[in-house]
Amino acid sequence: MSENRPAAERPAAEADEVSLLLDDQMCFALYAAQRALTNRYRPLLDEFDLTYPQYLVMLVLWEHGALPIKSLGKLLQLDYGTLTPLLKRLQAHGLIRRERQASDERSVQISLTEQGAELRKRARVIPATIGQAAGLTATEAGNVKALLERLTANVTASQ
Amino acid sequence: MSENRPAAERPAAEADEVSLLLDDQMCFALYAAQRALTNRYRPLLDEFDLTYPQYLVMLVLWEHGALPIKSLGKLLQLDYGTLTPLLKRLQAHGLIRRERQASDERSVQISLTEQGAELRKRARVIPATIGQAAGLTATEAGNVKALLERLTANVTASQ
DNA sequence: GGCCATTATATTGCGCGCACTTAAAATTGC
DNA sequence: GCAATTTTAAGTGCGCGCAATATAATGGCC
Repeated sequence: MSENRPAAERPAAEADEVSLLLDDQMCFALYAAQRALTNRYRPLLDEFDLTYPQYLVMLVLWEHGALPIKSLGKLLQLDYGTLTPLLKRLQAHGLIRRERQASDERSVQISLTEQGAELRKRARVIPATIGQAAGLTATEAGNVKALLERLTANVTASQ
Repeated sequence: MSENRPAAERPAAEADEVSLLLDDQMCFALYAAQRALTNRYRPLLDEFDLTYPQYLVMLVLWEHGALPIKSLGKLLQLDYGTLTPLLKRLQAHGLIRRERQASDERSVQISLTEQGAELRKRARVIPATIGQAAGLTATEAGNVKALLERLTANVTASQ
């Protein structure tokens, strides 16, 4: 297959065509990195009985306090199909409360329990541990973050 | 909360502690970008009745030809729990064959059907379309790819 | 040649993530 | 003030991903 040769050797007709090779694809690097990183979080989060998406919800609640599900979804870019059962599990673990708003009976307010708020102190170690494991300089991590955010904005807009 | 102020204003005790703020986390940018990109692939792959992980399997088969499941797993960094049912679905769609190796009855060889091989021609458009939507320069995409691969290697090694 | 560790795959269970549908409350239009 | 529309959430179904377990074939090893 011509794709197994370096670009310089390929026929001109294929020169401007993007490769179908796995190793040429930034998308696969992204896909693999996301799973590898989530796997790295797992042993850390196991100590709190949290999954990575659940940890993200806790981050938002620690930062913003009580929020309706809708707002959680906007911040995390997740829909109700994901959040509704996830939040019920967090509630079952005693970390959050779910309460209908009196002002708008459609809305469900999510707030931290004492126990959920407590967890924050112990969780402070996690970002540093992950930062260590990632092995990127602050500049590199910042660059990746900025480029990924542009990527997300671009592909979301072109839908 | 002190985390809502810029780093310069924070007390010294917190200065070298990594933030728990969602927006400060490269990990969330990675998590969000991966999902956004997969969502961008979806309408393209729907035309081939493929999911993104199934598309990755097809990429590998187009590139390498027939392979045992084990090798597919190594290349894609996926385990049997993911691959076994995924490959059965690809087989049900008539894109691949699954055959026990005579030389080693434990091994299952995965090969492309005529129809699976045919698909490659039509799939050639996909990388270019995604590249357009991503809106990064080739240099930027290359940098992200390289940094993500380092990240993956680092977090995998530190397990 | 039979025992034992290893290897390749399958199965089960669970938690996302997303599409699609349903339902109830709130808002808007007239 | 009531019908039509919009908003917020829940329910269902399906395909990953991964942990844990099971099973069968292989390869030493004595």
